[in-house]
Amino acid sequence: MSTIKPTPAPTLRRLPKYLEYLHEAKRKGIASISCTTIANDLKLDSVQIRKDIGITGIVGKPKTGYNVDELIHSIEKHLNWDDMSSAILVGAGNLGKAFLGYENFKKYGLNIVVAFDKDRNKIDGNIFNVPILHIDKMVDLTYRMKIHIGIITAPADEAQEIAELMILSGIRAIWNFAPRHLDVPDNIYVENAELSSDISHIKRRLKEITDKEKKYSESN
Amino acid sequence: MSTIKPTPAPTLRRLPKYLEYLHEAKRKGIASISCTTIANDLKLDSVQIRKDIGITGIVGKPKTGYNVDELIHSIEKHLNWDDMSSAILVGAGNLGKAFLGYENFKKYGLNIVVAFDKDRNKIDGNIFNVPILHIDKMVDLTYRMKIHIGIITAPADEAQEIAELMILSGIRAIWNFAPRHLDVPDNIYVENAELSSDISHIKRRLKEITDKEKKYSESN
DNA sequence: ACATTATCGATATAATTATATCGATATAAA
DNA sequence: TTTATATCGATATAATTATATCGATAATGT
Ligand SMILES: NC(=O)c1ccc[n+]([C@@H]2O[C@H](COP(=O)([O-])OP(=O)(O)OC[C@H]3O[C@@H](n4cnc5c(N)ncnc54)[C@H](O)[C@@H]3O)[C@@H](O)[C@H]2O)c1
Ligand SMILES: NC(=O)c1ccc[n+]([C@@H]2O[C@H](COP(=O)([O-])OP(=O)(O)OC[C@H]3O[C@@H](n4cnc5c(N)ncnc54)[C@H](O)[C@@H]3O)[C@@H](O)[C@H]2O)c1
Repeated sequence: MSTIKPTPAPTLRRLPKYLEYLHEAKRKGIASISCTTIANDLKLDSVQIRKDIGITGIVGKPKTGYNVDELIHSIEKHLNWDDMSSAILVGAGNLGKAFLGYENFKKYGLNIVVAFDKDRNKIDGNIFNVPILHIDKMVDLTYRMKIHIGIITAPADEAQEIAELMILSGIRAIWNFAPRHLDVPDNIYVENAELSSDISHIKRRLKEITDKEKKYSESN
Repeated sequence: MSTIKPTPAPTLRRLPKYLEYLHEAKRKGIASISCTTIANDLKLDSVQIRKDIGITGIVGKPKTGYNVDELIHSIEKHLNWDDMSSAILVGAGNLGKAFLGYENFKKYGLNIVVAFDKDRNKIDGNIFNVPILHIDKMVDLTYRMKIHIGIITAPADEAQEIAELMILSGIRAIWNFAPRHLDVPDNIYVENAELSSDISHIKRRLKEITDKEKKYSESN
């Protein structure tokens, strides 16, 4: 009956940031918290935080704010982090291996249960307790395990082919770390992890700072 | 004289995507390209691409589009990728090591010249030709090398302290992979690499798909 | 040479997102 | 008990970002 509320993308990007802060607050023994406080600490706007938080369905109390536990629960539920999803990873190289050992993914409701590679030297071993199997086994095994999330940490030139195999495997959402556009049907969701976008921001901001300083020193 | 044009953040995020596509096109021998073509291939809006591209200063020709080489150059120049920046990395663990071996960073104008760690077993070795030194040497060395970009790939609990040391080192921009908010002065730019935000999107979208299917199968 | 067409740059409109304001209310202080 | 205050949720306004439209122009075909 209920229509699926389309959470704005910017909100979806900010919510994990609040969560991280709230877990930290909880660890410090803080029981309830207001948007004003969060905003001060994270240097954000309190109205925006209130709105973001409101989207998750929780209601706060005037003067007090929100109960930290309830707030954490409300956000995690909204992000679906309370419901663990299995995922496969393809490409157990430098980046892939780092991911296999990253315990935090489980906190975000993501559990990498098996990895695949084409390098025979890497397969049949375990990295951080995650088995590494040959890529040939992916389609059948993933399909039978009903896994819907695939992570690509293989070279860019292999990414499209791997994506297509993933789709055959029943994967519905692909988290792509290879710097290559994936051409997939409309019903497959691709999240591109573009580290290069971060670098754009960093370098541009740094240029602004440098230019400003140059201008300033010239005017002296 | 010229005011620093403030490129919209969404544009800054999209430009690297175009670049990646354009390099691929160039490799295929394509000499000139139109926004319509790019839009079709990347499944984006051509007007948006034209606007993004226009911000970098290039002018195209009606009916033809843009020269691929010139377009690549215009975007890379705008992103400051043609001008290599040195960076330091702190925390040569799983993720940090992967980064040290990642050749693409250089294409984005980012060169990690030295890494620091506090684990004596890791220091004084080289990983992918990048020297690993003890964290105690960071402030002095970084300051003397005039490096302005710092990457944090150390545990979250250490992140704030490392950030403060980085600021002492003359670092102006911090790329933070630790899931922790950094409290820094206004003149320091922090780019938080929130992998958890990507997961939010993936899990939410997957939930939408699943819910829709459930609804559909119930109505049958 | 002239018409046709694809695409450009610019401008106008629409949609989304962020911020400011305001009445209501729970807590704390007078 | 009454008053002051911080914060909430809702609503209104402003800013940013995305999309649609249009005249101008370079290439192509008649
Ligand atoms: N290393 C980084 O820091 C980093 C950062 C951002 C993005 N990336 C991207 O992530 C990807 C992996 O980077 P990396 O540094 O880990 O590279 P890597 O070479 O260390 O690892 C790639 C792995 O993929 C495997 N592989 C290759 N083709 C395959 C196939 N068809 N099927 C299955 N496995 C296959 C290889 O055997 C190897 O183990 C690349 O696309 C890279 O651009 C890497
Ligand atoms: N591994 C991943 O896939 C991944 C993904 C996203 C974010 N992260 C984040 O990146 C950070 C590193 O993750 P990891 O998996 O590589 O952890 P890790 O434990 O493998 O590496 C951390 C490294 O930091 C070093 N270190 C600790 N304290 C230090 C200090 N004060 N100064 C200098 N070095 C110090 C350690 O000696 C270790 O080598 C963590 O904050 C993690 O949450 C990791």
